[in-house]
Amino acid sequence: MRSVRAGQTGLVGEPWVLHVDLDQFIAAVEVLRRPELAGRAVIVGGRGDPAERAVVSTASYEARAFGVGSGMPLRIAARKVPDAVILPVDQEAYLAASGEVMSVLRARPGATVQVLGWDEAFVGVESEDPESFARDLQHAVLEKTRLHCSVGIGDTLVRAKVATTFGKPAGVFRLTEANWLEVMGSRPTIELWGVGTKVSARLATLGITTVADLAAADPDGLVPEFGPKMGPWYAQLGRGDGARTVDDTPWVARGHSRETTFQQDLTEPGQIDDAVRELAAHVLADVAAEGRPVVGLTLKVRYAPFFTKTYARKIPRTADPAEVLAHALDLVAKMEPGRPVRLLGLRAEMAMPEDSRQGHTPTRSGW
DNA sequence: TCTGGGGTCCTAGGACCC
DNA sequence: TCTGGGGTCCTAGGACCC
Repeated sequence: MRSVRAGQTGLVGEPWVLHVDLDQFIAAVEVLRRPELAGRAVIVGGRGDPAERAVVSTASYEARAFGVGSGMPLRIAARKVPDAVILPVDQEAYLAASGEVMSVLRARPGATVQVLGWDEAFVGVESEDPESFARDLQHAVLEKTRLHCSVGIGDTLVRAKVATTFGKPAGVFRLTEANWLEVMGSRPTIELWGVGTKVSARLATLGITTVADLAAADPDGLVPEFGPKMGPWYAQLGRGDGARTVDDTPWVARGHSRETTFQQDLTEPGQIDDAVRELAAHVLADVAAEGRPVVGLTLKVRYAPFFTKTYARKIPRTADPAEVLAHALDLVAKMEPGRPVRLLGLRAEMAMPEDSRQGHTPTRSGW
């Protein structure tokens, strides 16, 4: 592992955390291979058929102007933008493009790269002029992949991540302890990375509505509402504090899952068994690719648009697909008989490698 | 208007043990 | 008859992210 710890003084300059985020990544990849789509409203989602149950993965800026955003049902999006180009999700293409971008980042001199997702990564670097480093990086990405990205610069991972928002599109923005409250203090807590609608509402009941409020909150005072870990974590988030280390330790998956939303709800018992067998085949293929045994299973069932139940079970560690399938079918027996099923999901939890560290996980843990 | 799919981690409560 | 206190494991559900 190589790592760069921001806030320490090094020989080649200060350590910095950069957060690199590709601009409208999926739509941009689609436009690259179909140049005639440039300037048009492009919506990517599901199998590209607005008549099906599916949602928007990404919308181009032209489509966003009509009020279309990710997570919106494809049907609604199509109604809002009648002449939009609607495309199916092509994961392989995005994965390939993502790989090219990450290679460019890793090739930057002195860079430590921590991948967060298809379209974003932290880059640790020691530099006297992080803005110049960021601009060079943007030029390199554009030259090699024809994709634009925005860069946030920070003295912690959280500040770098939040800074990127102010750099979009294709810009650079720096956020440190020095200007954190000036920039973020008066903004609502929901703008923080890791605070969503539920938590911001619960904070509001405590009289905490802005980032400055949260920054001033007593960490222990949040424990009764949010628990021993999350309470202090939110207070830290309000200050923009947290980890300063960009860590390129390879990520180790905890599990793999597959979900299917049915175009028509399933009602026959036989259909459900068949669906679970198919999910299990996909999940087992992903697990087998890692060569690690399965130690737990979770079956997720959506019986109605808003009613989801999960059935979980630890299983004796096994790498035998037939055994895993048998346990999965056991979980089916817990389901409510005769109730129409709209979605089924199966997740397999894998044994963690004995001798390895946990590896990096792209979550709040440790940040 | 009606909500995907792939992930991670945290919390609460019950079971069980000493 | 009534019922401590600490610990661990498991299951279910919640919240968030991309």
